[in-house]
Amino acid sequence: MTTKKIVLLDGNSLAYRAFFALPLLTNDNGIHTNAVYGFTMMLQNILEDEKPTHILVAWDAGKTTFRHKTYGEYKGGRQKTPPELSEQFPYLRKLLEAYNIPQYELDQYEADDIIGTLSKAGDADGSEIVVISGDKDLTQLASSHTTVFITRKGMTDIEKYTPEHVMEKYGIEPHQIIDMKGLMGDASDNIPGVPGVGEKTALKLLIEYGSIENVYKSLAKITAKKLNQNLTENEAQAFMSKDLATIEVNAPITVNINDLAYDGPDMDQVTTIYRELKFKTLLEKITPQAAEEPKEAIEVTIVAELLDKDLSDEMAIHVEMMDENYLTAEILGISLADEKNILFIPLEVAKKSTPFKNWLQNTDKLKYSSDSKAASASLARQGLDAEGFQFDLLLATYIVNPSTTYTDVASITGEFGYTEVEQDEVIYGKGAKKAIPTEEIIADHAGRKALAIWKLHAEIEEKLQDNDQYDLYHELELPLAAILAKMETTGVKTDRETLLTIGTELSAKLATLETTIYEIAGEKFNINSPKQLGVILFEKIGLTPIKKTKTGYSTAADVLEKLESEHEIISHILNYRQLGKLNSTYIEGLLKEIHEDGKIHTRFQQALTTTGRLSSINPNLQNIPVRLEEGRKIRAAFVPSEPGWYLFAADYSQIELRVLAHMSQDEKLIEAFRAGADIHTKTAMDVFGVDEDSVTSDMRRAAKAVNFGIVYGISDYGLSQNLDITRKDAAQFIDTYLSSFPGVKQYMSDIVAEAKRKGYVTTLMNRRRYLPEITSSNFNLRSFAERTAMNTPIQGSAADIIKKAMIEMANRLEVEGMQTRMLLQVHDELIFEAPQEEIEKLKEIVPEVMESALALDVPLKVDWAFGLSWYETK
DNA sequence: AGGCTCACG
DNA sequence: ACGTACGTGAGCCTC
Repeated sequence: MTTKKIVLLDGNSLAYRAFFALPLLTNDNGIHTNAVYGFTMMLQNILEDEKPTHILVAWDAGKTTFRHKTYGEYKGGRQKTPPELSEQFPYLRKLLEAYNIPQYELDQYEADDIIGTLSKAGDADGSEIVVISGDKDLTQLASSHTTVFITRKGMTDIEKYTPEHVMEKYGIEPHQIIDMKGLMGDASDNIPGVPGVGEKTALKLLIEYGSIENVYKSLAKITAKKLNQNLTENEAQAFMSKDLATIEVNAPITVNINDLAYDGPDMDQVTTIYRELKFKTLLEKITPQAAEEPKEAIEVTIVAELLDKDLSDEMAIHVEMMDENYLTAEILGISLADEKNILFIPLEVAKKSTPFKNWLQNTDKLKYSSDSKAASASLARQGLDAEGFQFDLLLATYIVNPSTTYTDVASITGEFGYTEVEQDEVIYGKGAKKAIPTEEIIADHAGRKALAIWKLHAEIEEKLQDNDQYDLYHELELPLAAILAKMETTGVKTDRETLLTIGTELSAKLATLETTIYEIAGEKFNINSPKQLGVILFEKIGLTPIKKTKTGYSTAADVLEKLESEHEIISHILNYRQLGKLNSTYIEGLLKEIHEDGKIHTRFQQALTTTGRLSSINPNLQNIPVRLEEGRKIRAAFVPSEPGWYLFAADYSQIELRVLAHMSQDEKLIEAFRAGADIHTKTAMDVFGVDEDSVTSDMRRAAKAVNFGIVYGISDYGLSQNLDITRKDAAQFIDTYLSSFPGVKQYMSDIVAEAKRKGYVTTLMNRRRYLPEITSSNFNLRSFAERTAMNTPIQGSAADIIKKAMIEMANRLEVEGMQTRMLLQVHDELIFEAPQEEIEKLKEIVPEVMESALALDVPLKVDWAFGLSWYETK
């Protein structure tokens, strides 16, 4: 007969070990995975190294065990299992099922006892046994047939306890481990032992006397007075402790060795779970075939001439480019896919093909795209008008979970377990090695992308339906993508001369400031280096550092402002910083971004922020200076692109606080907005308990800060920093505010509770953000998630509203047959360019459309202005 | 590549 | 006891 190789794992102990050994990993679905990950890594190694014929994972069953009858305090004082770990147990169980690994638990017994009983049985029939745990107590089971593996620091680092190793390490036999525990106790299990006896003393006694029983028989020989006294006084406790530490090897288990036979995992199930948990490295490890296997060959037809019959009513479409900036990148070709065909259309063929152009602009021909905004904007540059986008992979997956960071087709589809698309890097190379491959390779790559979209769209659309987010996706984000593509393509005319003039002035001022600063400092240094500046200010000049950063002294503006009265250099540095920022980011930065058409074409990222806002890149036109006059002048460079035209800007007044009023249903807040009150003044009246005429500008400023704080998810610390007051005063402020606006107070606690219950929060249009850390036992992580729970519905709903307004505004301009063009969105503001004769109409329709975008229980209010540059729209 | 700083809503 | 206000992007410095 062949010898069995039996592996017995202590499930709870290993899960705990993994949990505390690894950082608290969270996957995109908000599930903590570190314990499952560590456990699985360890398991995988064991399966490979030990090749067991039989295997079992034993679990502790419930709270009480037979040991509690002996000693009620057994395992007392233990921290409650962190929720981040508890939530992982179901996944562990599922994973083990997929591995076809039997699991067993027994009421009133611990995993140790199950393992002990089975190892004894296995020992008896001569099998080779490996016991694996994170708990050294189990080393008592080591024998000629049984090796005990104890995990060290990481999960894969293992210490193997044979009887020889136990002897070598402790100088005792495995069966004496319980005597050792009896004497020294075990804090983690709350086993008392004998006071004053630690590992050293316990081992000394055991090496000399062999067992607790013999220690007590020889008590007279123990001359150390204190030790003798402790032993004498705690005899019963010592025996009880030994008893508690003794693993039961005759537990009434209902499994036998034969039940543990192991035939290997169900790879399909394992793969599914790995995917669900996003275990990338493990996926590759267990399915090296899948990772390394050449992709399944596909047949892509490179078309020389496109015919009507090639183009069907529904097709996936992907515009292949090598660079991510689709506003400047060269189009390498267009791929199409449906049930029957995969086509690759070289750009020149596409541009000449009437059937293709007709199909492309036909809204009845439904297009399933990877990124419809990139597709339509890039095609528009080639004079190709694309309409009828029915699916957008990027947007759809963003709506399902805005926290996901993937933006490329290979990664996104990979998340759905589809691995037939190569990473762009593999095809094009990176860095200096980046190069255009052959047309065949491009066609294959682009074809795979189209095919992936074709195969996956239904599954993703179903997710959107399940989440009740299909409308948000299909009626809001998808139409918005087309509008944004137009805005990006249109661009904003930017006057180079204006920027250059401001730049020259700035450079002169900077040069003067630089000289002054060097003179005062007594040496030249890099003012832009926080490190060098820190040395000058806090070491050479000897100013008192107020705040530290990870790497040294903080020299941030709020710190320097506090030091302004201490030394004349500070104001010059602040000034230098401010002007330097304007010069490098806004003058030099923007000049580099002006295209040949004299315009700046930003790109709006529609699938990036976690709240639903847009972001703007290359360059960012959402952070052009406005607060300080010197910076605001930059806005004079943004001008209409046609002679006789104007820029028209409209912004929502207090949209976030209005959203808060609506969502919280706070009566006073609603009433204030309905009455058209100045909300910060009104807040000041309530918080300070004064009438309107008595509100000072400082009171209003403080009230404004509180209102901002409320929107951000208030914290006393944050408010105290902002207002430069004590935390106590800030807390008092918040308290007063929340008693004044009880509806807001209720809303804030409700939304946090809801986030805890559901794991996510939603906006007015059902945008969703998952907040897994809201149940964290880590104060910082949890607090952050709580503030996010308060902020995201507000910021996100405001984003929903302006997005809807943009769609309705675009429609309205079209219906009215106007020439006005939408250019920019800056979170609560829309900027248009318009011929002079349309301005009157805009004054009417822009507020009308924006204010009625979504009906709230408070009115929305829009302010507008127009002028010959962005600077003048104030 | 990551940290710091600072521009915006 | 914990030590941050929410959401972004870009330039510069440092390693």
